[in-house]
Amino acid sequence: MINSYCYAAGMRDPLQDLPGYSLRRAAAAMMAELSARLEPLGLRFADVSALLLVEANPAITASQLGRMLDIQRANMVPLVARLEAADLLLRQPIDGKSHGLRLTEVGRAKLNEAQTLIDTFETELLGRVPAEHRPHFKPALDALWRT
Amino acid sequence: MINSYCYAAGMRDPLQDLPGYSLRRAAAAMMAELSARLEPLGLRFADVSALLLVEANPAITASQLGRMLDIQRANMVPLVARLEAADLLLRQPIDGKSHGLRLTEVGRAKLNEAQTLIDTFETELLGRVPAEHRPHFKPALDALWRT
DNA sequence: TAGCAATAGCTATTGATCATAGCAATAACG
DNA sequence: CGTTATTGCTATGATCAATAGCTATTGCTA
Repeated sequence: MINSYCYAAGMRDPLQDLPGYSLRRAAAAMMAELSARLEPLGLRFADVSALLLVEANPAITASQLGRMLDIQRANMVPLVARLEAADLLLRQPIDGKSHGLRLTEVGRAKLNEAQTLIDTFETELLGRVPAEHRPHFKPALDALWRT
Repeated sequence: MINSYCYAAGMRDPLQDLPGYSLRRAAAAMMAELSARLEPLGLRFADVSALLLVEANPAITASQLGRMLDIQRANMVPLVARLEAADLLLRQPIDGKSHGLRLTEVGRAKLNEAQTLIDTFETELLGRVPAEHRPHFKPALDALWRT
């Protein structure tokens, strides 16, 4: 997973003591692996997050989606456009300025594929955490960003 | 820290159950706050990591640094150049193709500032983790990326 | 020791991600 | 009714990371 060359070469690593650095590297490693697994499906991480939320909240708007995912409205535009272009979701006008998002049949099928992939991924991820730490993993992380 | 608008509005959030998503969001929140705190010093996260490693390993080369930080050689060039331009470190030729990095006096002083800042930051970060989860935080993370 | 592979440092380029500012149309509210 | 907020969007720039390729030098080894 990581290049241990330098650690074996007698290098001193003051970063080892910083929980923040561990957090960053762990997240980066996780994202790299998940991205690699999602690539054959033609999906990115943000895509799957969006599809999951749309499935769970039919007729959600892009703005609401952006707030839940912490993505700026401006950056939601290309995301939704890409998913719409891939025929994974469609936009229905709600009123003069809002559009409700729904999964297409293709989107539902693709999301199913992604979901089984994610399930195994999350299981393996947790499996890598030593058993004594495992129950504390998500609660500790959630305390750092959930209100 | 996070926009709880949607959660209060009766939205369903299937992402809540995914440890990987918690990991990503926690890391992003941490990075955002640390970056904001480092900005007055004119330093970025990668800068401080590099300076810390150079201080701990005088005459380390850019390549070795890159391996420890998991940064490509090509991307080390602008990093080291920026730190050198800011007079925070200097490069001494080791042989015909390698350069050893050392902190300048300015760099040492700047790193001292950064270090106290980081210390308080890391303390506060851990402090936000509930006490019963705290001892498990870093060990769990390290299991995900350290060899 | 001559030759070949590996390494260091670098350039150039690309793509992904994210933040900002601003705009037009619409909705919501006092 | 009129002000304010919201939605969706364009355009733009910064940061970060990945790739390919280049030159010079070092180190290994046959």
